[in-house]
Order: sequence, then structure tokens, then C-alpha cells
Amino acid sequence: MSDSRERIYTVVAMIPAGAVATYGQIAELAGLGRQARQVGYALAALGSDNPESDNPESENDVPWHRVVNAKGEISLRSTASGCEARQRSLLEREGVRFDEHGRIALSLYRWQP
DNA sequence: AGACTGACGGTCT
DNA sequence: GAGACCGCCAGTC
Repeated sequence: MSDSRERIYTVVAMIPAGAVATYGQIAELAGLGRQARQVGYALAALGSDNPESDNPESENDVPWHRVVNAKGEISLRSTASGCEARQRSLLEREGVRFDEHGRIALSLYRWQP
């Protein structure tokens, strides 16, 4: 276990509702620099919708659904297909609108600490 | 030790 | 605007 992962979770948990953050942004705030990959890797370790997975320390309070890539799209992961639909639903519930391309206007919803 | 993989980012074409 | 390439790091085989 790397403390970097907890740092990432902490940063993600700081994202307010109705706002989204990019992986690169999270990485920078977490002190990882440009390692956006590591951020996605850490989030993937959460198990997304696998509450059965064991991650007692990270808790499920991490709003991973507020994290999108630099294009403003929901990144497709290897497994758990359909999870993105739930993510989009959660974001829309928070007031985030998607365009025809199914992308988010980062210029409007991008979280700015 | 070496090689492959992965929720990505930025730049070039 | 979209696609191809490279780079960066950690974890796993």
C-alpha cells in the first residue's frame, strides 16, 4: 500500500458536488506531478462498484464519479461495463450537464481549488 | 531482473 | 475536431 493512494483519495474527496476534476489535476494536487495514470490506477483499486472489495481505509466516501479525463469524458475501464452509466447518472443528479457527445464542459464544471 | 499492462496527459499530424 | 505517438510510474507475471 502506498500512501500516495490515500493522498489521491483525500484529494478526490475534496471535490465538491456539481464539480468535476481531471486525473491530471488530481495527480498534481496529490503531489504526484503528471502521473495521471497513477490516479486512475488508484481509483481502479477502489473497486468502483465492488463494495465487497476490501478497502476499509479508503472508505466508499470517495466520489470517484467526479473524476473524468482531460477530454471531459468518462473513462472506460476494462471491467464493470455499465458503470459509466451510473457515473453519468450521479453527475447529472449533481447538476452536471452532458453535451451531445456525452462529454462535460470542463470550462464550466472543472473544479478549481 | 526484464517485460507487459493500465479509470491518462500533452503534443504533433 | 479526431487520431497516432510518446512519456511516466507502480504493480504484477
